[in-house]
Amino acid sequence: MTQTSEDSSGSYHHGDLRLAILKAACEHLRRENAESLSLRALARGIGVSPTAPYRHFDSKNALFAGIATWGFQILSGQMQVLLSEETSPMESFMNLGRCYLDFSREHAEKYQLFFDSSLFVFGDYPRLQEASGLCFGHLLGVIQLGKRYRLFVDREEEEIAAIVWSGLHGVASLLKLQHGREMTPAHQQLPDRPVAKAIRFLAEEQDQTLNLLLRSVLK
Amino acid sequence: MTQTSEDSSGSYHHGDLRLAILKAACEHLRRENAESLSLRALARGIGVSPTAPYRHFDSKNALFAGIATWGFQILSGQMQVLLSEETSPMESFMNLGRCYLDFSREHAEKYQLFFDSSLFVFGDYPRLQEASGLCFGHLLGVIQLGKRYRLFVDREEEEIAAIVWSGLHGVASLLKLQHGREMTPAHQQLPDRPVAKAIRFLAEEQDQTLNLLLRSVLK
DNA sequence: ACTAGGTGAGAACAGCGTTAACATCGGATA
DNA sequence: TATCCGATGTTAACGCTGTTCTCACCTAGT
Repeated sequence: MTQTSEDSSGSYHHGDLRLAILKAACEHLRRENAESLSLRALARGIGVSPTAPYRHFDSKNALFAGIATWGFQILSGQMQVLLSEETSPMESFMNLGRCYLDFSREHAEKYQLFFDSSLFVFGDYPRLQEASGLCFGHLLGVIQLGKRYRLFVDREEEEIAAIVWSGLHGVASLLKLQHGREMTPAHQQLPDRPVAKAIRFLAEEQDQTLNLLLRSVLK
Repeated sequence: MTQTSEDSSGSYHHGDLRLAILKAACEHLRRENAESLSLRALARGIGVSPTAPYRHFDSKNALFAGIATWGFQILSGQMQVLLSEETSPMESFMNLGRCYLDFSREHAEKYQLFFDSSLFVFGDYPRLQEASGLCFGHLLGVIQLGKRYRLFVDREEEEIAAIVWSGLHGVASLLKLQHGREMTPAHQQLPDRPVAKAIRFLAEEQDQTLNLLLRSVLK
């Protein structure tokens, strides 16, 4: 870990191949789909041997789990920054909501793995569970704070957090769905018009969406 | 299309290979993940040549899109049955919500494809868009009905439908997440306890969850 | 009876994930 | 400083996969 230099001219060891693989994989996921991601192609792009990635990830599925873990760590960090600011409980909640939705778009390729149980088994990766638990903890913390101010409905904090979390994820999912439609040339089908209108509301009126979401748990 | 018999003893043509592939693929997805699904293995299991599926699906991705389309058609049918019953707008909404969540569990392998943009491009399959538009139309219809009874918040129907739809999907996603955890042997991690509690609430108190969801759009 | 088209079989190709055995480096120890 | 060990990268090899192409078969309509 002496050299962190970018150029790998003639050096046998890469420097930080693990990170390079994670980045390359994310770049691929941002343009293509998970199905077409290939460890060998990744290695080829980075300039290492086809099986070098196996020194850092036990399998292709483990790579996906690694990306998800990385994503949760980034999100957790962004949440922590927001929570360190001195704002009202309500503002803190809104900030966290925006942060979550922003992350789901800016790191769409990582976020999509958070809930994609088809690519890896969540329980097989303790670091992943740890990182996701940290994110949920931040949300729970804000709700516990709000509860002390009697902002929320009379329910246990975990229940409120569950509703909020699922609501946020639902919105994030539909936003991604719209994005997938925008990418395609044929996205002005007639029977689709109401769907498109609905999703556009979620996207363009993000704060109103968050407010509606809050209504479900506010006193 | 003369014979629909199950046995394929000695007959050159299968009878309804397309449906057989869809069923076999769903069975696989229910136990394994999408990554490990193989057209060749599917064909092997059914007892046809490795490339026979290509007469019915242009590619592996097209098969996934076909499963999703099938799912939307089933869900749409179930919704239509419920809507033909004479119930109050509120009951109709709750019925639709339960129907959606039930479908997401009983047809988890199909439902997971509804929002999985990594396996196929939504816009490439008009039948898929048509079927999904029909489902959204049912939800929109119930909300339009409720609006006439002044049940909902003062917003356009599509916006309300969007919030409800995303909320339902969010809950369904977290339920699947729990299911994924139950399947694994190591699911009693310490930092995970609040997460598990939150998700269990969504699963076991489904009607309370739906009620909370409704709060966000009710007048 | 004949033909056209839908359906399945079989061979072939490049690429993939994964494993095993081997090479090379860098940092800790003596 | 010399040495050695573990981490990291390489190469060869295996079986399997998605996909395409050509050919075989079977059914329906004339």
